[in-house]
Amino acid sequence: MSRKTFQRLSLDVRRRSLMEATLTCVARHGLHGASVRRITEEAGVTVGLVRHYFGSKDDMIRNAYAYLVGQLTAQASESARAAEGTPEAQLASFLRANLTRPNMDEETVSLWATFIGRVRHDPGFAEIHRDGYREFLSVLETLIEPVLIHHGCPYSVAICRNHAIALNGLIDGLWMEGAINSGLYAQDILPDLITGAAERLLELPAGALSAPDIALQSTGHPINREQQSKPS
Amino acid sequence: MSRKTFQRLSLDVRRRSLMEATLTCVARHGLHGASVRRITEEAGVTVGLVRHYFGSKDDMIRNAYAYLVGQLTAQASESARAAEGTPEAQLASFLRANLTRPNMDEETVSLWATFIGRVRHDPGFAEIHRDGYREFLSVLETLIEPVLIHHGCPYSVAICRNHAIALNGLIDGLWMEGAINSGLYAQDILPDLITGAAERLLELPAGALSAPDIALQSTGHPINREQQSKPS
DNA sequence: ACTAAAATTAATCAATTGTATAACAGTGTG
DNA sequence: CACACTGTTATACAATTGATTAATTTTAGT
Repeated sequence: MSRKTFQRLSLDVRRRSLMEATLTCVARHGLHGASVRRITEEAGVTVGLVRHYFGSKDDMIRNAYAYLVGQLTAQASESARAAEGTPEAQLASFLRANLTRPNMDEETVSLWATFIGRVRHDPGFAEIHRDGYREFLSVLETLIEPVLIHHGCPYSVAICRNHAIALNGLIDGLWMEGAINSGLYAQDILPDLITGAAERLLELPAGALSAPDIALQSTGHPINREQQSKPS
Repeated sequence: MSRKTFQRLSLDVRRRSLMEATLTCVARHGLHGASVRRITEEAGVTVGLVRHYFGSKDDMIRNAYAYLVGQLTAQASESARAAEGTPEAQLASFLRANLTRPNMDEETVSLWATFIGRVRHDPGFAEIHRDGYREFLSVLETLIEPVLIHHGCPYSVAICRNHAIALNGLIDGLWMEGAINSGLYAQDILPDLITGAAERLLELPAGALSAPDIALQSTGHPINREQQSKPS
């Protein structure tokens, strides 16, 4: 009987491989069904490696969670950065990115929810969540600020922060319910829905986010305000 | 050695007791840590009863989830019904109720998230979630409609539904992040924050929801009002 | 009070869990 | 090309898991 042939991988590659297998298994079978054996099988290795690369299973799962959060915020920030243009275009792009693939993915949302459920009773998870949330809020504030200023809206740090909190809530809620979507409405209404909602939340003129630069206006919003002449 | 003395309870009482113990254990230890033994110990009975009252552990957990969702929507609807007054007051009361105790409870949110994480891969959970979500959306639409009409806002079934979807997203997101809250802001800002945000989302005049009848703007306390003097 | 039905306990089962350890094999270094 | 290093496999192990069954106790009906 011969042993399984294998390959020696670098620390980074193997760790990432194990974390991704962990995420896959947690998404598929939940935390209770994500056993060390299933995870290692998914990663194509044997159980011993868990101890070798992480202290324990719990340690591996915590690392996988941090890895996920990192990826999520990185993706979101990237969407914002990618949209070079007016502040409105950037904010709009960020909002839309959060409600379209690959960001709004059922598997990812399931994962996220599963981990969130552990935040309260696991200090390790709590810290990871807090950092991710702070980062997300910060990005949002950075995007909102110039838009408010550009439109001459009432502005202060507190106002900006409150807007970020509300907008973040809106994003999170729609992201979750939209991805899990129970077939109660079509998912593809969400990008337009959130840009419209954000306009009203921030009290921007209608169309400010749904048609910031080029005409990609597909919402049914009547444009009944003029107020387009603002010096850049 | 004598056996444990016990009491025969009615089917309803015992089942509820077991489901509540299940929720407690899932909240505390997660789905993976909520073993039959822990649950039955929490309920003060022995393991055999699970089979007697539910077919299996999974069955018991699904029932517990449905029980939780039922309680949640019932509580929320009740908050709305309790606030007799103008449509604005009812909507405001509903919104505030969702972001204050006992509705916004960290333990409950943890539970909810944990279960949501299973919706994708467990058809039983999916059905329970869908029904709960539909119910919640329906309540919201019912509350929004008269407010829109009363203020002469542009109104149609589609508009009303979109507002309900957005508002539901906002509630869910703030409810989650607020309850889990990572200390990044005080939780008690949320009731005022959401009424303000809802005013803008629905394009109501400022103060329409934050001061619908009497001035309860900045107090943050749900006012128990005895007399309804009705201003127009 | 007696009895029968049913609720509950207690004990047992095979399967699975996470962890630990020794043996092996691939890799780079001299 | 032999060597040592360590990534990796394979196996073992005690603990825990969910499920099952028989024995026992409570309760309701008469």
